[in-house]
Amino acid sequence: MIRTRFAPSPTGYLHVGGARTALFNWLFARKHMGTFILRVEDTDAARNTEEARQAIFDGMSWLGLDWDEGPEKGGNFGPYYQSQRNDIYDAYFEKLLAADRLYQDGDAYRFRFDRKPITMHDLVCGEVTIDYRDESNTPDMVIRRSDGSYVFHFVNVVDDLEMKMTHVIRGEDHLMNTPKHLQLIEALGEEPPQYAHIPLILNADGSKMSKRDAGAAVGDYPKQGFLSEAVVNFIALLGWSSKSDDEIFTLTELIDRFSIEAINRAPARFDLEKCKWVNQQHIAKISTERFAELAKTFVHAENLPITENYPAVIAAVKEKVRLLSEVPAAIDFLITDTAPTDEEAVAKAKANPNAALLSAVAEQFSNLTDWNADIAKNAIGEVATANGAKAGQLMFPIRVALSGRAHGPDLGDIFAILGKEKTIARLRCF
RNA sequence: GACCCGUUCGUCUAUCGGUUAGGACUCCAGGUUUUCAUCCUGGCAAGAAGGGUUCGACUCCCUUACGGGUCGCCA
Repeated sequence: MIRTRFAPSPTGYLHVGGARTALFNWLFARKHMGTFILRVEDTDAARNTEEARQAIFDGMSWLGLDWDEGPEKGGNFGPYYQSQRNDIYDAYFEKLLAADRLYQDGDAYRFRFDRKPITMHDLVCGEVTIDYRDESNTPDMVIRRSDGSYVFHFVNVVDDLEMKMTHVIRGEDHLMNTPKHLQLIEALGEEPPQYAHIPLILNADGSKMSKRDAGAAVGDYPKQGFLSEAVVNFIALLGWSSKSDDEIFTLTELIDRFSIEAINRAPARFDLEKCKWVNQQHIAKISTERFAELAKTFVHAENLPITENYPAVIAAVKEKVRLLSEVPAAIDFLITDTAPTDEEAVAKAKANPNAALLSAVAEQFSNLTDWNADIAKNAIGEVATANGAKAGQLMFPIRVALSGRAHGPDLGDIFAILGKEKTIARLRCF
């Protein structure tokens, strides 16, 4: 039975690196019908905050990464907050003490390493050996501080043992910690889990991605108009490949295709442009109803009303946007008469020789008894032929007259949504 | 500095000794759409460098360069 975990410390928001670590652990557990555990490593009382804890939970939940054991869920190996597990740590501390592997350094306790080469068999990096005979490079580590609290290495190892972890998938920044953990486990007479160290995520320029860098905070993605499945899809592609030409996957498809063997060894750079493209692909896949619902937040944020024809309006732009946040600017001219216009497009349209025919088009429209996209388009064709022009040439000025933009929904959709009266009014106004 | 890991188009990647080194994002050029977007077609673009091993190396080994990580009583 596979058991994996995500063990964040609540000292900041959930960042993409952590999210991907969580994702890989989650995918691996789900793939093998295993158990995914969330453990909160809150041993640093000074830096922990409730906001950070909540941000991590929110991020996990937004991404769709549910846990089988952990806070709010329970389980047979709790508590799942390290701050509540001190009795367990004390017991393990006594074991090390009894095994004569600890010695005092002031009021703190250090763990005496076995001075020999330690070889780990990493699922991603392969065989890696660190020579612990070189004491200058591997000084004995403190596992209990002078204030009596335990350090990360110790509690992390104890919990992985106690919680019966079978696989530990974590960032490569932990690779050098692993032999330390292996030594601890050996001293406790236990069997280690299997380790997989995944490469870190870098900024677009190759520098280390840290807090404050663009795209670092998972919590920013929903605000920017990303779909959670797109973000999950994109970060999965950072350092992992399906080994096929397919790139767009739902969470379920990712579970199906995931494997640790397919994880890369080299760090990946974060390309926001491609992330937006992935988002667009996912927007195209979801239902218009869900798109409409998700876009509402952004429409409200721009103080635009949700009109009666909102479903039709939203359907007209679903495949025109890459981000949900682009929706308001894409639909404003359809639901208000005071939408901002693109001066450059207006100037270009007015300079268009066919702009003079717009009043004739308006005239033609006003004579129509029925009104729909096809009828309006036919009317444009009639005006065009009567004036020796092509219908296609009239489309651009009409588009700008109606929307104030060079780009937008299908003209037929615009006619239908605006209705006959508004269409004519805007043409004449132009 | 020491110790680890890594290095294929600008970016994400495929390739597990024999390929015209493939796909995707971006960009460019066409086409479809009587318009916009989508979409389709085509194009630009890569094995860090130098040594080996081999009939043959992007693939294996070594060296160098570069990048990243780690060297806490942080996690």
